[in-house]
Amino acid sequence: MSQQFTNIVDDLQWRGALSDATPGAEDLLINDKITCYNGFDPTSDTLHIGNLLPLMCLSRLQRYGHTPIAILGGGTGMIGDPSGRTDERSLLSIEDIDANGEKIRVQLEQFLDFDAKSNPAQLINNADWLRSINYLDFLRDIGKNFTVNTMIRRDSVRTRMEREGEGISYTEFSYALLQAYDFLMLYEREGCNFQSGGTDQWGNILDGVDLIRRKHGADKNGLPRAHGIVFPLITDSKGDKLGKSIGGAPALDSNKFSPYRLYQFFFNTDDADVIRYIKLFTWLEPEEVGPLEEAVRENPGRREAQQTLAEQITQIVHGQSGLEQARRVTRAFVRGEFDTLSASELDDLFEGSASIQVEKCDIDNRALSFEELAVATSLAQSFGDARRTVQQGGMYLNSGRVDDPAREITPEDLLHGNLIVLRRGRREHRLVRVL
RNA sequence: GCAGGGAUUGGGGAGCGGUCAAACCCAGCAGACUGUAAAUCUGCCGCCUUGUGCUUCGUAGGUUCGAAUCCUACUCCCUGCACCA
Repeated sequence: MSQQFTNIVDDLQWRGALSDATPGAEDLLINDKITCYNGFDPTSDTLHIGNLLPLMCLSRLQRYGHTPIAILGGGTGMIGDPSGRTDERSLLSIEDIDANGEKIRVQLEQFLDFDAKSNPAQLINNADWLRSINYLDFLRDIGKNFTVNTMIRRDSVRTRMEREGEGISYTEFSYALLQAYDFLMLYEREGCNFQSGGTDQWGNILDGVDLIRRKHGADKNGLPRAHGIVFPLITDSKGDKLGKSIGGAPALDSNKFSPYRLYQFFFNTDDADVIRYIKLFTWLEPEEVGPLEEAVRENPGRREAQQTLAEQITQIVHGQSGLEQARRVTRAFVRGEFDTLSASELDDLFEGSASIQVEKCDIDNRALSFEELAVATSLAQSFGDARRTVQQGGMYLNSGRVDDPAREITPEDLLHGNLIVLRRGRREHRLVRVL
């Protein structure tokens, strides 16, 4: 990488990615090689854009020569972090959590270099130690170091305790101890002396820092041996959590949220947010961001910054092929001309995105209507929905607008003999394969 | 525990025996406009085989020709009071 910044602290600060750090943390980040871990929640089988910032920061750390560790919360995931939750979680089964962990591992590899020579990233499942914990030992060795007085003062705990009739289970109450224990284990086993996380993790991180100090004392300068850095909570200019507007954070799994959709998601970033996002989520440096900033100001309609942001992120998350795919779909989408694409392009285009298969004989017999297909592809929620949308001129078959919901699908509608593209509005697409 | 109040279609919130698939607002969806934006405007916004159709108004029964609307029981929530401390 070009060395515009002399150290990672300047880098992170310029990006607005550093919200807080323990005293002495910055000095170590600049002058030493540290090992930093960040936890990832295995309660879902995919990471989402809310994980983008931690992932990028771990990746940046690695580029500056530090060693990143991604922790799969396979153990803590069985408990659930009360932070930011107003209700008690339901517990996942061990099998579910392990299966989710496997999928997340693949996604992590997109961001971290597990084969680096001097500072390879590591992926560790905290189930390795948490699931074999002996309760009595844990209470003696770890529990002794925490006072309930402090714990119940935590906002996350207090808000739950004040909710009458809801309460917080002992299980979740114990969460903070487990996360602190994680840090201690990683410190002892891997020499891991940093933990990163969102600001909501600040309290949990400090618990770990304190625990390590109690167990291992301070260093020779009287400073803590372990440190924490936290990232800001990312909200858009309206104050909404990133991704909230579309309901549920977009997943990094291309089957759940296609590269094209990810591209579109960021392409549609508000002018007021786009530069901030570029700094946080891409590798672009000041010399590249400056002109974009000016472009937003001088010529917002061209949306250069948005395009750059979308391309960079899609590239990072889904690789070059993912980006190519997103670009191709975008082109087709802008023109609405799917019949101009080749079979292989279409095929490739919709790879990983929602598609269904129908029998060739159904087409030949004209047994399928447009509305049936729209519902079958979940492009419409119901027949009524399909008809309404058709009436409003919002449904398209291949490149043309549909005016009759009951319109039969005929062999002439097939692109390249076996494909049909359905579209709703301007951006919802479905591919139908005919067998 | 006692006394009141309440649970309505994604959220908020009308309705209080038929004219209710249920006002209105928000969200959502489509169309126009536009910068694939925002704002605005228009339409839609339970389901279907579009019909004196079907399923919805906390749950289960009941009264009625007819109930979201009345009665009973149950569940949950809120507000006072008491109990506990």
